[in-house]
Amino acid sequence: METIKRQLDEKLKGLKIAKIKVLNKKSFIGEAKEIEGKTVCGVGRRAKITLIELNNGIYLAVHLKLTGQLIYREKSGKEKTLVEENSGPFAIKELPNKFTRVIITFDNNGKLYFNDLRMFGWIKAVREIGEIAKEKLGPEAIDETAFSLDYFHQVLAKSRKPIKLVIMDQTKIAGVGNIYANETLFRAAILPSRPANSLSNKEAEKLRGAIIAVLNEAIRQKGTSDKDEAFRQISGKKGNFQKFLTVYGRAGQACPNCGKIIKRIDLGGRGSFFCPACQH
DNA sequence: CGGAGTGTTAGTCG
DNA sequence: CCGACTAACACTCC
Repeated sequence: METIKRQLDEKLKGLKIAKIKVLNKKSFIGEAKEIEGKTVCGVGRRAKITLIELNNGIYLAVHLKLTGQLIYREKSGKEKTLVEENSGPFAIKELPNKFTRVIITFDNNGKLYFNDLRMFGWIKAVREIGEIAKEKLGPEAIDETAFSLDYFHQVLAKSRKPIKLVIMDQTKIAGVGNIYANETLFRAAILPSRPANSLSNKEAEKLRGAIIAVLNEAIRQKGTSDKDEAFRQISGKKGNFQKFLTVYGRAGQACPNCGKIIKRIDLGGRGSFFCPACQH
């Protein structure tokens, strides 16, 4: 999301919204007239929510959930086809496509396409950030000051839940999803099933460092487009971090560190991957 | 064909 | 308050 936020900020800042076209009612919550004619001041992010800030105090808040995409085109999709090899339902071959739910047109004739296969995602027009997430969000994981080691110790001490669920809990730490949770735990050599309050101070410090490092590396690689490749940069191109994944989605394959077989278990209904030899 | 799995999170129930 | 489970939905893979 940070990748998308940065790219949108660069492209949309200063543009005026000419029109919003809602192809799937549930994908847009708000009034078109509140945003049409308004100018984008900038684009921000909170947890996994992108915030397009307008000059009337309204934010267009976007949550992509599992299969959402935000694709920006200055020219029509036909004129500017993506060169990159593309296949599957998330390939950007034409725009709009069958998964396009909302189209926002700007005064430069550029268009922002909100594609969302499963339709879990949404765009909400809100006055305050508090309206978007039901529960309070924790500090941003990549904000090293807010996500302090001291704060992390406090969070861990309060929970006996598997550590993986705790670092993915947006009300405790904002911005860590399933892929990155798996990767950070591997890097910190901690089993995903370990009760949060069983981590030593040393492990907590290592894990915090791994979270910050992995997220920053993923941002440098412009996101992770694994397997079905739902994640796309706003150009429609894939990210690159999937090339550096160590355990996520690799059940049955050799651990890159020791060669033992990567295992998969279910935690909180999410696939959890780990090396039974390297992680303790 | 059936069932599991899919970068998420809110709601319900005990 | 917690933890466990489910739903929202569409599609691919085995």
